[in-house]
Amino acid sequence: MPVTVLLVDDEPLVRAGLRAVLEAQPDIKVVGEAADGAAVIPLVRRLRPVVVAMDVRMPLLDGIEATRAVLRTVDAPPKIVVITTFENDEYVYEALRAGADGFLLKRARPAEIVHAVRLVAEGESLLFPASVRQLAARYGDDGGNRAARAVLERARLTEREADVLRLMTRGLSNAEIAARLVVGTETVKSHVSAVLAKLGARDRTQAVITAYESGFVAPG
Amino acid sequence: MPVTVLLVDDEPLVRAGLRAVLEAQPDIKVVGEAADGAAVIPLVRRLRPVVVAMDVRMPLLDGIEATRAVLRTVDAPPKIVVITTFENDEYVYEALRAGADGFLLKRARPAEIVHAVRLVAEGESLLFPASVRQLAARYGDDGGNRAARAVLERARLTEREADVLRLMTRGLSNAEIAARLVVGTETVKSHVSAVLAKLGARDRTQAVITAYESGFVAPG
DNA sequence: GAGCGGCTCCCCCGTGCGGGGGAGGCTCGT
DNA sequence: ACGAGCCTCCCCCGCACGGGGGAGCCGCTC
Repeated sequence: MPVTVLLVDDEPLVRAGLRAVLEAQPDIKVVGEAADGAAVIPLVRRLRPVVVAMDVRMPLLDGIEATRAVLRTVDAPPKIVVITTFENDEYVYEALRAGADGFLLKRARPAEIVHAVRLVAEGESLLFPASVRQLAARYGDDGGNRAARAVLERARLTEREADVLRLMTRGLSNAEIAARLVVGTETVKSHVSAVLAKLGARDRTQAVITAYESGFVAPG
Repeated sequence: MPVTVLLVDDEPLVRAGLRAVLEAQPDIKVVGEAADGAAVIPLVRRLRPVVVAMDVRMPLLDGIEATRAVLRTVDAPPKIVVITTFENDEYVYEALRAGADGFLLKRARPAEIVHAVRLVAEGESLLFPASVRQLAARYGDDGGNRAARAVLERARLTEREADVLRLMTRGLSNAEIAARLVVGTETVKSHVSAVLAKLGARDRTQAVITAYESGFVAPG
């Protein structure tokens, strides 16, 4: 009785790689592929995979939203392993909060990928160790919990804070942002501080980085 | 007489993907894999592949340097296809200048990847069209050449400056960068100033934005 | 060997930034 | 009518940042 897996990634190359790695195992069977999050739900309904291996960054519907959607609309939902290229705490906790069972880096070794799929199939959760280490390093000594809280409060940017962050990502200074929004610089400073706190960023540079890494803004 | 290919990428997953895609062709044979640029030269000497599919970003020796090294030290060198994740990568032109014969995006469809390998094997060059279009759109109307020049002249960052910029894009302060590079903070400040001047950035935040927008670094 | 570019380090100096407080007005929902 | 949340503005304060200089060392080229 094989572990059936649905692959969701917008890059055919990555899908091919996952397929090659997983199909090499006698107890794992790739039963389908999807190129974006929007296609996941009907495929899950039809194929009923045990595990869904899902990329974070995808067109139409990203991995986080797709995870939420699957868990909300499908009964007896599959286990979900979220896969991404870069270690990024925002993704990790967004994904786990959305209900994902595991988190994997694309640079993981094939054996680790296989191991992750088997583990979540058995009902275990899994965090690829490197991610946890990074989180702990970034937020101090008591690791996960505090980091989780910091990140969890992040998603709640107010409209004004989002405006400010958006202008920050365009390289504007506080004074310039103030002029653009027609408010005082002190107001901008308040918003900036709030943004930094919510993003767990130390300064505006880190905030901008998080904005790019989280997809709040996109290059190009 | 099959086209023999050496795969060079630090992610086993991508290697597996390329292998799956290419081995599906009767006339293409993957004869070896390497996980970093440093391992390429001995492998090329031993395996004598017709084509090397090489990632840009790799530990130890990146794809550009590895390309240069292969072309400089191996006689009757293989054709080299450089592969990267993101379009609009300033490395594209570095790669072609280094002597690469083709440029490919990881998100390319399998058929395109196969086509690229066959093409360079026959001595043709290839630029994946989407990249040229994006570059042209950004830098003006007359297409590739001017865009290439713009990119190359835009930021002739020295190696050290590139190191510093890379760490800036990870949110590090000058002191942290200094510690990481094992130099004084004054040195870092010098490099940072040089980077800001070359990028036309007012502060580190703008530099990081430029780094993202130009593809110097890419979000996950 | 003179020159040049890159890496390293040093000085001074102004200021934008971010933390820590607080406070008033506004629109909500209950 | 009341509190909650948001937006707005204010204070003080320390510090990292970035500009403008300069300087010595190395390896390269001419």
